[in-house]
Amino acid sequence: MSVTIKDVSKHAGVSIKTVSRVINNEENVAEATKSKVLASVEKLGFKPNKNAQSLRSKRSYMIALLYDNPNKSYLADIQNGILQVCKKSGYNLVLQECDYEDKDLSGSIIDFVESFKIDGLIVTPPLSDMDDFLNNLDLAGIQYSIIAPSKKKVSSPYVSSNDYDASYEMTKKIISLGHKKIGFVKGHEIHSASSLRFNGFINAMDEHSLERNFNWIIQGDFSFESGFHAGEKIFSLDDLPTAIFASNDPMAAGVMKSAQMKKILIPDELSIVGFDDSPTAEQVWPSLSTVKQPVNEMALHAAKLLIGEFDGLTEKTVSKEFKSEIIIRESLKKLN
Amino acid sequence: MSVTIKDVSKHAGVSIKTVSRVINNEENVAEATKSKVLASVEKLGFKPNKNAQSLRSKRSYMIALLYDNPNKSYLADIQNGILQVCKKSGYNLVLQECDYEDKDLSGSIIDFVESFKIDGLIVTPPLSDMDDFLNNLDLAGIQYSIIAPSKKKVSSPYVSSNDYDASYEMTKKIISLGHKKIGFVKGHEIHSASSLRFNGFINAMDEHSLERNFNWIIQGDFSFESGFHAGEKIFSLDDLPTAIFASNDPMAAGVMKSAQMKKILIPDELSIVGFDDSPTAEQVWPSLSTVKQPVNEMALHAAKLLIGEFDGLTEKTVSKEFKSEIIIRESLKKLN
DNA sequence: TAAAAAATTGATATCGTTGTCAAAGTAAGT
DNA sequence: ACTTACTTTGACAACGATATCAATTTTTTA
Repeated sequence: MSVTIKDVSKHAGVSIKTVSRVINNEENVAEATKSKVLASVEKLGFKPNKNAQSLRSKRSYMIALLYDNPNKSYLADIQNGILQVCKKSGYNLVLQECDYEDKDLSGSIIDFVESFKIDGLIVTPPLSDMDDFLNNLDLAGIQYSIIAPSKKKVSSPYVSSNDYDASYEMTKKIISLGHKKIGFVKGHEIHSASSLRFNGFINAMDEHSLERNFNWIIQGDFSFESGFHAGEKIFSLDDLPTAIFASNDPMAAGVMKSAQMKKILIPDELSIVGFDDSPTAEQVWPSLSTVKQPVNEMALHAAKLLIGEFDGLTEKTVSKEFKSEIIIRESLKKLN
Repeated sequence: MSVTIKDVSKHAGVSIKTVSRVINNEENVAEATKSKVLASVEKLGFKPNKNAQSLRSKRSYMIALLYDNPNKSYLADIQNGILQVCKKSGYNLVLQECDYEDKDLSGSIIDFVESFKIDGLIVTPPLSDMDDFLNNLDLAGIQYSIIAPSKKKVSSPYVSSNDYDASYEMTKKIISLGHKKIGFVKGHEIHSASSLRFNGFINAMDEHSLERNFNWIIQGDFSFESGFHAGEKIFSLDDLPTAIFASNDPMAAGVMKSAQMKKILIPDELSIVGFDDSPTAEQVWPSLSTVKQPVNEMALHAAKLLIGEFDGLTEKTVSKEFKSEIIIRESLKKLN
């Protein structure tokens, strides 16, 4: 049926091992032999059977992405970054949608990795903070790289963003525009980013000796609806903040909507700030000021780290913290 | 190292072939033997090596998703639908990001499929309309199912949505609310959905003998920016439409923004309608009326179709056209 | 120029399954 | 009881690559 290494070896008049050497770019093959073999490969249209390679060499040239219910555009960005590396290095990406509440998650992931000989994993939040889970992977000897863990593990490579710093900086930015009464909408508790972002906010406030008004600090869950409800709660008060910082963009959009429905002018009477720079951020009006994390590059780097671990990339790649960028759009304005 | 079928066969005191029969649920295995083998499998924690299985049986239990630069939330929905089926049927999903302008796209996809023995493909727009590409897949004997092709191919299973009908219905809905002066923003020409949506609009307009004003019909490319510019063009005219129908939500949001910047009140002075029900649609204010396609279910069905083709699902699944739903939100209002 | 070292090559085993086919065991038919 | 048919089982080849290790050729060294 299809062309095998045997056919090539016959055609080129060499042993199959020599063909194998050539297609794997091993050293110690005479130039003449090499080009003879390559000619046959070309001529016959030989494509190595990956399953046979995998069986023998115990690696699949496949890596898997583990995620649990992420924001859609976040997921797309992550995938995109990983795929850029995959394409260059000849790897393929398999998706594994996980449930972080599944008691036997690590078990099923380990089964999956072992039976397919998956070469490595890329782990995204909130999985990246589940120590038991990661420990089990370690025990099974599975390679992985982590995106955005809250604490930096030494054992496995990771990429992170400075959620705390970014939130701190953004808060200082808001304060620098004259705002003193600032509200905050927190994210889902399971995500470590939530507390980091909140702490950044709190510390910047404290540093400027600004009052923490707990009527203006609302627990959300990263959803638009939760932002909307947070807005409704806050705007029912007598004493209103002049700015609200939400832990992600959909929640900021929710706050914005509830403000607009109450005829509160944005940004004249109220500034609103989000986080993540999701597509929504620039599509709402007024457009949202927000914090942009280089998600694409982070994922790209995570993939490099992972593949470098077992594939020895040319340049040694190391764990890295990425800087976020503060994006000022229409929704944040100097206080009159 | 790890447990193989040989270990199980020894432990259970049967031949490896019998173990193979049991793990593949073949018939004609005595109940007693079966449970004996299963006990050993359990005891030893045997997991069949997928690569060996693939090598021998020439299938990988992997399917691939082909896409080119889709909307992020669309991609996430598609993946989600496919993964639901994969989980149930024990398949895995590999991503293949494609470039529809790549002259040798089909060549590299065929190489990929053959070397990994990928069992089948799910093809999304705009790839689903590239006849040459699909033909080449056919020639290579590759199984695939198509999402949203413009013309219905008979040879391969597909799922489609009624883009034309949905657009037609939505236009009639707008007209029924008293609007006579209606603008339209077209989508990227490479996507067959663009012309279908436009035709639906035009036919509904014609049917009600409403004027096609080509100043109000603008070519966009599905991006927010193109919607914004479309709005700017339209709003610079003396004679303004009372409603604008954009071929997707980001463009509708763009139109909305340019209207809001011109202090045009939505929906009082201008109604705006989008398409796709992307997350943005409900997060902008006023929230966008739009057309929701059951993308998730479509993808789910496409996966069922595909896997059913080679894996014989219990119930025969057939190509299907899905109905879209018209969602009325704040941005569309009866004309005073 | 012989011996030693290094580079090049190939025969064959091997990875862990499923496929083939024949043998053995059981049930059914006459 | 004796074919005939069907169920159940196993021995061994095969899938298509890489790994091992020894054989051969070439190059270097003395």
